Amino acid sequence: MTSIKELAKKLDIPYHFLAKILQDLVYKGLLTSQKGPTGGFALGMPAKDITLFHIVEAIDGVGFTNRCVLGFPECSGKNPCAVHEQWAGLRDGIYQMLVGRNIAEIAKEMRKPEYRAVAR
Amino acid sequence: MTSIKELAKKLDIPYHFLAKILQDLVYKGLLTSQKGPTGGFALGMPAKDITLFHIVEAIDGVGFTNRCVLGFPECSGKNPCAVHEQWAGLRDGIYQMLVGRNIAEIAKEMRKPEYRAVAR
DNA sequence: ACAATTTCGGACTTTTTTGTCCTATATTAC
DNA sequence: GTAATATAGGACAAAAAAGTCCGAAATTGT
Repeated sequence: MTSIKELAKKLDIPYHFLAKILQDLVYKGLLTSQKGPTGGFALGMPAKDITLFHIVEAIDGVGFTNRCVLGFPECSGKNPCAVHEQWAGLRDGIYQMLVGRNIAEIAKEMRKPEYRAVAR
Repeated sequence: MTSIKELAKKLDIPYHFLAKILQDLVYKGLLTSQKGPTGGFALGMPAKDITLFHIVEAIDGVGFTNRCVLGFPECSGKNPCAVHEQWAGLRDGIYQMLVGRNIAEIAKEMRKPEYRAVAR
């Protein structure tokens, strides 16, 4: 459980700016929150269950999984655009990449000293 | 050689809106233009030499080819992020997809009746 | 040279996105 | 129950992006 105040200090970003982001992530289900003293935010699920896909879904949306990459509404298997099949493979690769990683793993990797040197 | 007026009518989009887009594409080198009567716009290179990559480059930029997909500035081969290698393969696949198609091919495919029914 | 036509480029407006702040509401400890 | 502390959510402000318009400059045909 972490408060906005605490996190804002650690990340060195504006309090209200962070507040809005966290509230949004609560709304999206990625976090839970509790009001009052000793309150704050926590992960909505165990870290090992939160994948990159969950995060992309919450932040950018996952329209890429079913929309034609060239933007043609009429593109489909029956009526494919010029890169329909090729994109299908790549899109699936991206999907696998996103669902195959969870933030517990990533957090572990990020603790390496190289990252801490540059990252905030 | 096509004028803004002519194209705006065919595409049924606002004249000034189209004008700005075309001017930008001239600036980016994808089109050439000529002023005065009989003037207008034409492709800056033969259609078979303009790839999807050229277009993506002009419209969205191609930062994806060398930026860490997770956004870590410190990510590199020596100090890879959690998906560095996996993304390298996918990114190359996307690159190949973009450079492997030119607009002459695509235009030909788009002439199929299925597309003309829905597309404008 | 002149009139007509076309792109050019900047000014301006509108819309969308991003960021800030304030009050209300919930929760805790005493 | 009260005081203190935390998030919730909407109002507001600022910034960025998208879209519109207009006068200037170039080119063409007569």
